[in-house]
Amino acid sequence: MTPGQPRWRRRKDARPAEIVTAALEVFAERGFAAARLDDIAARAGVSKGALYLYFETKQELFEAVVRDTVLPDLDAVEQVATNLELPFRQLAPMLAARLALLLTTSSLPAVAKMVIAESRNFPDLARVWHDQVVSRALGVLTGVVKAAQARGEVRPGDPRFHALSIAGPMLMGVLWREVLEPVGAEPIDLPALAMQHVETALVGLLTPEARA
Amino acid sequence: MTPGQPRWRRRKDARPAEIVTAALEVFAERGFAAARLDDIAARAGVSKGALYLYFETKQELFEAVVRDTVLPDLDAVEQVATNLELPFRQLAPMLAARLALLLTTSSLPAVAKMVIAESRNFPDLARVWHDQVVSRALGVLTGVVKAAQARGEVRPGDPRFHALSIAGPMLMGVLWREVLEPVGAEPIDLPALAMQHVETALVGLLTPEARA
Amino acid sequence: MTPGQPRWRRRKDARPAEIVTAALEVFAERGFAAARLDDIAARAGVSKGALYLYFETKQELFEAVVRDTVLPDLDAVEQVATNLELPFRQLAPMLAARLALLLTTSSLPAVAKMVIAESRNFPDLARVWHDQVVSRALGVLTGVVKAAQARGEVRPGDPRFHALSIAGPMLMGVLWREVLEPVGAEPIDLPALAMQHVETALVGLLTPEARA
Amino acid sequence: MTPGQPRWRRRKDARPAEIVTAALEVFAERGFAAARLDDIAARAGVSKGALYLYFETKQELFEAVVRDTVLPDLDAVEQVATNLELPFRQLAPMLAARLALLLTTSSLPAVAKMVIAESRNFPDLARVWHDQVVSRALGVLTGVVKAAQARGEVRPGDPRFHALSIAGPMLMGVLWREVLEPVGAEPIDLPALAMQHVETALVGLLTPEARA
DNA sequence: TATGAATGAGAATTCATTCAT
DNA sequence: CATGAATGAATTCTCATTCAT
Repeated sequence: MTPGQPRWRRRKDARPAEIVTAALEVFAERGFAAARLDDIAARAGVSKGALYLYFETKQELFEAVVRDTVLPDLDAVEQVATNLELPFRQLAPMLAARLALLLTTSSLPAVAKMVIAESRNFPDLARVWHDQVVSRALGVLTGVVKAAQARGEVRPGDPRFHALSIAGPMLMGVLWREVLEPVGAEPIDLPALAMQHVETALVGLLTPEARA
Repeated sequence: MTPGQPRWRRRKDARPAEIVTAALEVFAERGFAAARLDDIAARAGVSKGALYLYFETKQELFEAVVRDTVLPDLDAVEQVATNLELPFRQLAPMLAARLALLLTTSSLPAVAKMVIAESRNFPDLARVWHDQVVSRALGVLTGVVKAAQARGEVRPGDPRFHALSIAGPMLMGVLWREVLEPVGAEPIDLPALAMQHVETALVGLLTPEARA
Repeated sequence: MTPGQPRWRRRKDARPAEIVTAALEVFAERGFAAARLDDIAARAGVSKGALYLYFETKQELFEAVVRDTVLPDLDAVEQVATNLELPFRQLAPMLAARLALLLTTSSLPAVAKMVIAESRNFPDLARVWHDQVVSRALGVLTGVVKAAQARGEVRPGDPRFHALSIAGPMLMGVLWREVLEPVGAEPIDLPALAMQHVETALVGLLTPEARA
Repeated sequence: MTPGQPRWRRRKDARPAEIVTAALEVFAERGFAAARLDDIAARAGVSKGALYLYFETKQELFEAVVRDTVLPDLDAVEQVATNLELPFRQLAPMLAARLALLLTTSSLPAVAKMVIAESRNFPDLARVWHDQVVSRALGVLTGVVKAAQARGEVRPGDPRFHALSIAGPMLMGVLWREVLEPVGAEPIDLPALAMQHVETALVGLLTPEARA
């Protein structure tokens, strides 16, 4: 112990973030209503009362969790689509790989689950999720597709649907991971799925002979 | 109280189904923990106590909702894959159309949302959902893909991943509908998405010229 | 089956008594508040609604149980004290034997337990119990003692206390039976206790040498 | 609300005992099932929720009441039998006096009533009562009797029955007090009963002439 | 009479929120 | 700032009582 430099002082600024981290875990596990502030406080290593020094209500804490957790990942979401100049043939696998990485390393899947569960109870959050995450990510993808269509590299069709054709299976894989693997379902190798799927999306399932 | 209108009638046989229907609505809207039995009873047109004539606890009611709602759709899930003899080129759009129909007309999406939300609190239900619905549907698709691969109509690759490549975007569309449309997101035309996507999955996004 | 003589007809008059019998069991086991009319009805072999054809409320049924159960034993209580002409030395063992018999064969102990438990909630019943059972039985005993004192056979002293000296241990034995034996206490042989005790009460515990 | 009077104070240490005291009163009055936690909380001067800070369930509170109430009296129970060296002729009245004192000043009678009432619903408590109170007290008395028999001061016979011969009437008197006096029965002077009875138990009811 | 489905007031229990320390 | 005892509104669950059949 260094006198005059108590160790806990250092934590002061970190408290809110620690609480949000703990809250994310508990909310993701139990859902908003079933999560108990007692548990969150315990997991954050603070007293129940301390939560109220940083967040006015349980609801505000929940909203902070969604917003704060999503925030640092937004840059990554945007970064998914750089090197737009590459031919779609090369660009698409890169996008897929980055998306797979993002989905396996960030907390986005946990938040997604929470948003799916509570969209009716917290429409504001669903809106944030839509505007800041889904719309943005889909927008980037859609833009890439549109550009490729303009260059004649991608077949015509609603570019938003095309974007869903690319991203959909990976998102399914993420939900599989969150929901079904914990109860015993056979695990899915997300990067492998991403790679096989993007190739399928590019050239199709059919063999040349089967195309008619 | 309207005189001449009995406070209640004997509905022993119909009651459980009515209650389950009402409960599905409320659980899907609010989630398990936030759903109030008062609301369920009111929506079912019975008293709170009547719920307990048919279901021992709130939890048991919730489980009954998931099981009973999923049950009648299981046949439809299996029916999705008939006419297995058709060439994959013709079969795939039919499967997609049927899947899109199932997802837009059944209660499966609502149940899916509930299962996603409560998988940690009710692992048994997640298991039921996996075994009875997801595994079964994916199994049918995977089987179809495998057969087509054996006939040389579909490119090699993990048939389970191929199945996810086909079904994933439609499931995303369903979640979009359940979660984001109610808070103002631009609606998705699910059958149109299904049609465009299945074509994409069959022949790929790339134009002939862009293939290298 | 004798046509025209349906078997159940015979039961009509017996119903109230059957219900009271069933109710006595359940009330004695669970206590008034914890006893469920469902259980009583089931044990009586009737529907719950049928109880209300004979008794207006749960409380009234409880009161009927106490009154009706006590009633047929009252004669027996009085009979305990006949042959008042015998010398106390011979009379007392007879009284004790009769009392022991009454306490081991009647439902009085079960009712006693109920009255003890619910005296605050049902003061009327405690009063009935006091007036019809305790007072009467004690009165008979007290009278016998008084007469014997008048004849110089019994030492002076409050005859009511003397009566308690005689009856007390037997009543304790009954409670022991009701309360402690069911949870594993060593059983008490009530008639044996009665016999040894009455002798003790007559001649005392001390040996002649120990008297001083 | 009186301004300046805090709604509550920290009483962590004192609270459990205060609650148990209040609970004893209410349970003794109403019985376990009919006692309302609202009433207990009000009588303890705390909120309903506060009960749950110290006791997990109503049942646990009830058990704590029985255990905690009995505990401080156990020493007194053992103390009843000291001076074992005295001749039984002198010892017995002392024991009786002490027993009478214990029964009139402790909460044992109230607990006894509760145990009698709930022995079927809470067999564990009946067992505690038997092992810690009844068995112990009766054991002490039985030991004293046995010793006196060995010294030739007390007539032969089952010493446990002899112990009941001594204690029974006093216990009856206690129940009389608890159950019948509140509904108007003529009060019993317990110490007087104890004194007269112990003399009776020592030398018997019969006058010398009436002994045959 | 008899049934048992239905009711609804009541009670135990939980937990977000407050606030004396 | 931090704590955690205390609160009390809200919710699940029970069960005596009613009443259509």
